[in-house]
Amino acid sequence: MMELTRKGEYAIRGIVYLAGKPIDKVCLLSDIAAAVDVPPTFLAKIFQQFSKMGLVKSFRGTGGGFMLGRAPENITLLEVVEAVEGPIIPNRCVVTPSDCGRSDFCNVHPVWKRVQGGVRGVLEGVTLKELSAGK
Amino acid sequence: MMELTRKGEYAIRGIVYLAGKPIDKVCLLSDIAAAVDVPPTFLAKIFQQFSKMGLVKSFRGTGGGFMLGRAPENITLLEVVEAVEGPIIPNRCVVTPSDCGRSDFCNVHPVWKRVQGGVRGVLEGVTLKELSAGK
DNA sequence: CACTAAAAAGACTTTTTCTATCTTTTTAGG
DNA sequence: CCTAAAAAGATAGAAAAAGTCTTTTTAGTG
Ligand code: SF4
Ligand code: SF4
Repeated sequence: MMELTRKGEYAIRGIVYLAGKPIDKVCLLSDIAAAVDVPPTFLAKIFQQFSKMGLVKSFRGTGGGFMLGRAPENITLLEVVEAVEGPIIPNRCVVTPSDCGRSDFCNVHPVWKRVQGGVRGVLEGVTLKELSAGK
Repeated sequence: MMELTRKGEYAIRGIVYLAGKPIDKVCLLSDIAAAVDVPPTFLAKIFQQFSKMGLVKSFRGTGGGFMLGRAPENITLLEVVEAVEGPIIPNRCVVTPSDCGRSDFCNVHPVWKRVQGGVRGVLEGVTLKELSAGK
């Protein structure tokens, strides 16, 4: 249960790598993929998502590539994970209680809310800056 | 990410139902399934797992059925979830760091440990007794 | 003992999600 | 115009989830 997918893992590796570079350095996707050991075509898809959400900036054509969209201390792990995995939802009823007719009287329901809050709290407390810091 | 499967959801519903009955009451699987709105054949598989782990006791043949294996105040939600979903593992490296050659110097790795601890903590703090309590 | 009720066990199917690749298009620099 | 690089979209294979069906074992009952 609760397992991060490969996509999520790859996404983190890729963007943490970027965060470890000078903020304005433009990196080739192929270089990033090689450095973090991820299939380049897969990482391309991931970075496209990042780009749409502004987490990274992309440049096409010759001399193109990717750089971080904001300062690494202003990007949390939560944002990165949710960008590619979607929101943190331990159980469907957390987002749509109406799905389950029991949510009104269900004592389990609030537990999932707490789990959600806990996980989000942990991930929100970590920035790319910290993650990329050497050692 | 982190979504409980149907199996997990069904498992909780089923065992919480049992927890709401007198401890020594034997319930038919078909009755439980109807009461908690779960496909009976699917719930059967789930309860077989519970039975192997001692979370419920089963009785075959005429007059058979299921009852709770222990007092509901001694069964935590964590046990129930892990019984059917397996251990809470936010990322594979939490259980086998060797899978990923980066675990030694990776700053993300410890975050997943914290997530794991947080989720386990929440689920461990909830017992079937509380979950089955009316209101 | 024969009959019936009920769970256990195992095989199997269908659907969905994940993982990954390939091709074509757009953009930009030289 | 040519080349480099990302964007977009289609597709395919593998794995996991969700659910069903059949057969077997166990146990009570007349
Ligand atoms: S039964 Fe409770 S925990 Fe399960 S889906 Fe419904 S509201 Fe959520
Ligand atoms: S890179 Fe870090 S977080 Fe990702 S699998 Fe390896 S050790 Fe775990």
